[in-house]
Amino acid sequence: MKRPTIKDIAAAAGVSKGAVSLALNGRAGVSESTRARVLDVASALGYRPSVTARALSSASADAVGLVLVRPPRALGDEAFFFQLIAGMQSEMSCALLLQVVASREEEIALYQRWWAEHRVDGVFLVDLLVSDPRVSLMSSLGLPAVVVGGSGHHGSLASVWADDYAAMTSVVEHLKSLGHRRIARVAGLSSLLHTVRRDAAFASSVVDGVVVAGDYTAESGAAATRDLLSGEAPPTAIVYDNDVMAVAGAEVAASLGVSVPSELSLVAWDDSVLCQHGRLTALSRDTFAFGARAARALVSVIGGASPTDVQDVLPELVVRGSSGPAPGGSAP
Amino acid sequence: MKRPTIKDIAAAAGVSKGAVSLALNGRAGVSESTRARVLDVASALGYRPSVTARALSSASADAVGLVLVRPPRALGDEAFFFQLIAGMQSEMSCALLLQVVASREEEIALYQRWWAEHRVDGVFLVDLLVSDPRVSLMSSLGLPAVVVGGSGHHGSLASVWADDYAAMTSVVEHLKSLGHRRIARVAGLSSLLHTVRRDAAFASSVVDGVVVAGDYTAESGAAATRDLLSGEAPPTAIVYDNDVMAVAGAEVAASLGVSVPSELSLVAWDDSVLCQHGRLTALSRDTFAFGARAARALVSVIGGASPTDVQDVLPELVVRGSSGPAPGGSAP
DNA sequence: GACCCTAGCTAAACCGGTTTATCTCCGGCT
DNA sequence: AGCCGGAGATAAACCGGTTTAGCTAGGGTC
Repeated sequence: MKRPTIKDIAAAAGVSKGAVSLALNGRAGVSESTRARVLDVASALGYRPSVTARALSSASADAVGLVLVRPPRALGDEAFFFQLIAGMQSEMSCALLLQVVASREEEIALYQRWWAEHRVDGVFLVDLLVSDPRVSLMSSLGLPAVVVGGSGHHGSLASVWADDYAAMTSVVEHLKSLGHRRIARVAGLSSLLHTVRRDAAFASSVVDGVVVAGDYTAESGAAATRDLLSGEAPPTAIVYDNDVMAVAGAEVAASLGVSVPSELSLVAWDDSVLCQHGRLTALSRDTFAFGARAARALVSVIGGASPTDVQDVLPELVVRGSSGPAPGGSAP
Repeated sequence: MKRPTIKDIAAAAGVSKGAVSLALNGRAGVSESTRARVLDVASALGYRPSVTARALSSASADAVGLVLVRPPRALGDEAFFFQLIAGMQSEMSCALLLQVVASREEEIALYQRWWAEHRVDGVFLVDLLVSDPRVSLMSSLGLPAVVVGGSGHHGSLASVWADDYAAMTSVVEHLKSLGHRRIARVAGLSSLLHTVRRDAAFASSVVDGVVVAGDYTAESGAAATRDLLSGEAPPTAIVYDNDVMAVAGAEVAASLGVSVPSELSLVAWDDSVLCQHGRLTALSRDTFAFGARAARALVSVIGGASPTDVQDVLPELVVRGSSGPAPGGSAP
């Protein structure tokens, strides 16, 4: 089964290759009657232009790229990215090139390769680092890119972000209003920009806060929680940087006989089925819509628009059974 | 920043384009000294062949495709696919083109398009239907494909599958050995081949089984469970076709005051964090490894190997707190 | 020394598009 | 009538590779 090429269309319609190209792309240079004839022939033959050939003439690759740096097996639990990807797809007509790599170095090499190979028209940058080499790489390559989930403006790149600072503040305020004073935080990877932002917000709104580092796995969430609860002045509330660690923390609390929420309040960052079933109070954001917004931004940058920063709506705190008034204290 | 092309290499090395191509691809026709010189120049200039141009000369597209048919928002909860994708990536050096579409028609159109556009070297087919039009489409297009999670052999395509029949039988046997007789099943979409296989296995090993249709969502799992438990002869055990429905079912049971596992045993198909935290007995399979196996199969088919059927290891039943001896009865 | 063979390379065609230069009409204007 | 302009089409170059046909020089054979 041989697919028809532009040459076949030209022959069948009795015109030249060039005329066919002009006709199909709706450009001036052919008469309306010829255009109509060409379109007829093309659809009759089931013609589809080869992206490959088209990309060669320095046109578009009709694809965008996303690289995730993860230990491969850990990926499955991260509903966040799948939601994000689904949202991106909803706003893109082109395909998404997805690759999971194990290190930052590979990631950078991959971007360069995709660019050199003319494989993508643009890329999404996720998991932004504190001082991220990718930002300047993109500018130097001239590869359209959108920073997803950074913190505001990044070099000359477009950006779609949520205000982690304000979000963290709102969580802490909620806990404070419930009478909590000793609030702890189980943070995510400290190399990530949003972790730093949340740390800063946490530090500035909690007087006597404790921060324990985690890495988003259930194990680290459990370990951190155990440490916190076995200290001499255990916190009355813990804020986790993701859902997996929070759920693990809830289990540790249960196993230690610490009852939630009467003795301990728990809040998760990023809502999910996991939180819903664990009846965990969670900071919920519409990740799907977030992805869609990112895709729109990338599409417009690729289209030549000047990069803009789009701020996502503030995440909303969904209060469930895991948070309540501070124990013993006199709630205001 | 202009990337170097084969012409630049040729000029720098003082040879022709053709010679450079031969040298870089390790083919005969150039002397070893010339080859070495060309390679030196190429690496010095940071040369990377354009996949685009290469694909044009009817070589490979260096990418494989995967199309998922889902209502976009539903995707985030399906850890299964993310695991699968991660596993695939681990065994592929090429990129994965991923697209989520809403209907089977779009899916078929997309495969045809990718093929016509020379975009992929091969594709994965998931969610196989009872009589799936994609199977013959692939043969007629001549597009290398691997059926992932079908049931054995499919036309002339390679296949990587797990024995759902045997797996279901093993689950039922486990429940029977605990003394259960009235066993119910909350099935997945009846259009899917594996649902039919599981139905058949269930029907043949359970004497008085009830099957309720579900669609993998928490809502359908909850509704099905409510129906089952409010009947006149409620089952003592329920087997769910995925983790989300099972967890939802567990909640319904709790809300109805039916205690698990003393009054009701629950088993989920496909293990996940959700099951682990819900302490649900689950049929666990290594989805990551499954994806890796599928990728290997596709790579070899693309490489020209004749399609083979690879059977995955039998899923293993992980017994947790949600299953136990049948109530009242005399367990053997 | 004439002949042939082959290693090593170049030139050119080709893949399937886009784009530009060119060519040919045809109509309008002076 | 002569000139100009523009619409409509074509031929050809180009993108960056691969592949094939053809050329040349050198060595071996008789």
